[in-house]
Amino acid sequence: MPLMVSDGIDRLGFLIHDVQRLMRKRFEARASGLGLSSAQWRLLVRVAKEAGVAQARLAELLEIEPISVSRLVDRMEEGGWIERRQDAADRRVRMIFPTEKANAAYAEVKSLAGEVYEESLAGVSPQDRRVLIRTLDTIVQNLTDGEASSLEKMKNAEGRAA
Amino acid sequence: MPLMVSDGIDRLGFLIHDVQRLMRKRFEARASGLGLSSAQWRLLVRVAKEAGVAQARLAELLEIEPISVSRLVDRMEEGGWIERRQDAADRRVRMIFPTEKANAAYAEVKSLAGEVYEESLAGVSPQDRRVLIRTLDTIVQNLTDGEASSLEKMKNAEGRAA
DNA sequence: CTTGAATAGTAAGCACGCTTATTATATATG
DNA sequence: CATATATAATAAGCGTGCTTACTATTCAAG
Repeated sequence: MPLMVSDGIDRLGFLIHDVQRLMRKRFEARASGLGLSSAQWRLLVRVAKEAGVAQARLAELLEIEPISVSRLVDRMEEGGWIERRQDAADRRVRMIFPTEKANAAYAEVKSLAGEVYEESLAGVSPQDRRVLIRTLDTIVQNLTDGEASSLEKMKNAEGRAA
Repeated sequence: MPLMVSDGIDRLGFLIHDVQRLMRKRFEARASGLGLSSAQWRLLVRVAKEAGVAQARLAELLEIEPISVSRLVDRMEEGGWIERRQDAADRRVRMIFPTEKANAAYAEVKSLAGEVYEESLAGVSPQDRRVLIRTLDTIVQNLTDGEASSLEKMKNAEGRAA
């Protein structure tokens, strides 16, 4: 096994890091006219699909900490992309709604993302694209199991018990 | 072609983002005992391979801005990982050298990274691993061409002219 | 030599992630 | 009911990236 030297796996971390950085950079260059960063765009996608979602739920969906959501929402509210509303049933909760401006930008931003994906994958065969997506899904699963997910699992188990 | 809906390519950005975040997180959890972040580890790899490299060159290699290198080097110097030395020939330049502490940590950190890669790729066949690496390389090339690289290319062309 | 452009590094201030701690509100238990 | 625990959101402060603007130094042109 000292022979399997140049399979390139030892560069996986650098490669993923580079790809993520370059894709984010290109997307932000395209979307900068709209005034949306990629973090804001990710949040917007969730809010567009589930208007009125609570911040705590957004933190789960985006897999970032609640405090990160809080400040992201601050800036997006200032930018006029979303608005916070009180939940009458639970006064701890802030429900997040997209504004008209956000709804108008949604379709355009989705097509911008599609452009970036196609530029990224130029020259990659359909088979290799499938392998890429499947393998990335596997990696996410491998790295999610037994980490932050253990809490969720316990909660789910509780909720289903008895 | 309105049929090719669920090839998953529309999730590419989210997937890459998630994989990068999860890998970085896991690596930092492992390496936190050493007091090295992943950004610091990336810089350290370069410095270990090329002791005495200038900050400007590090910025090129890491593909981040010189100012980011400057502050990263600040913290790493405080942490005792590297030291700055004046270049006698060009007093603008700060040459970066790894400390003994850094050299001692290098091998260990490399094996930590290898562990994270193997955990990430559990259950992925050797063929799929090759496709993954090859495709990620292609994406980097696709996104690098005609972007930040144009400056480098012009410089190289000049250097080789006449 | 002097002037002007280019280069190396840094400062200030912002975005977005984090950890840790605090406040307000809900809920469960004695 | 009262008290303890849990949850939603936020505050403060840090790391790492960025842009823009600055200083110090080198190099090229006159």
